[in-house]
Amino acid sequence: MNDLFVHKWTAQVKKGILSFIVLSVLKDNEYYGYELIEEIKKHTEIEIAEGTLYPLLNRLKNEELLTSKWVEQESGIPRKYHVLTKKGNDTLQEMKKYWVNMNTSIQKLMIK
Amino acid sequence: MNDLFVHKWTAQVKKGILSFIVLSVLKDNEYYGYELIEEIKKHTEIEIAEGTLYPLLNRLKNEELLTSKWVEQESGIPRKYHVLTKKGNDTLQEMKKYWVNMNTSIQKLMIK
DNA sequence: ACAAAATACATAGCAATGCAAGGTATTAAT
DNA sequence: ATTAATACCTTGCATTGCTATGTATTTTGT
Repeated sequence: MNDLFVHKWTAQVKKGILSFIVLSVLKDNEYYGYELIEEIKKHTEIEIAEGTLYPLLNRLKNEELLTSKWVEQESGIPRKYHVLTKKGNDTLQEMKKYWVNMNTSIQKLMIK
Repeated sequence: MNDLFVHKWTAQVKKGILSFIVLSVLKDNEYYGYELIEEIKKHTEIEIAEGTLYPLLNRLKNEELLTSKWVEQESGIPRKYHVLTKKGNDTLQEMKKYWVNMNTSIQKLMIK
């Protein structure tokens, strides 16, 4: 069994998938960073590190796929909430098409 | 529509998926490089460049997931045939499990 | 006859991004 | 008082597809 190879491979898979997952989890929702980590873990069993998520959220924001706002708390650190833009939703639809097509191909490959 | 973003994104998706696809296409088969490009295109509609495939085949060989042999032709350039090793097959099973689990999660995300 | 395309394999530099590690700050738990 | 949890942030490293370029031989087009 090739643990190291598969571990590196899953990291590469995440490089492709994480932005797609983040946009999908945010669709019709508004989450702050730490909460998003919890949601992603709940929905996909992927454990995404903060050092991965925050730069990704910033990149998606720079691409105008989502917007962010700070919300003060009664006590404690302010939270940065994220929500998809129209552009984000549209881009997500494109990604879904690509994903479904790709996955159909791979399903066929696995069956044969 | 976010053409450039989606284009870059699909390149990142490929970084995760290509080794999986190559191993899947090679399962129970033996192909040479150029032929593999054709098979992958046929099965997935992905157009993989030679400059991508040959280094990938070499990496997979270095990981002992496949073996290669040169076969002289009646005429023309010798062909380098590739076939999965036992280790390659076992690793492919691990990758399939991961993929199925990941895809199930994403399907649920897309439905909601 | 010659040029272009196809076939077949190869290499290098660049761009993109998850990961690990480290950082700040505040509150809660021990 | 210390540690852990919560919440956000930054950086350098490792990995790999892509593009461009290269070699070689045969086939196809002009």
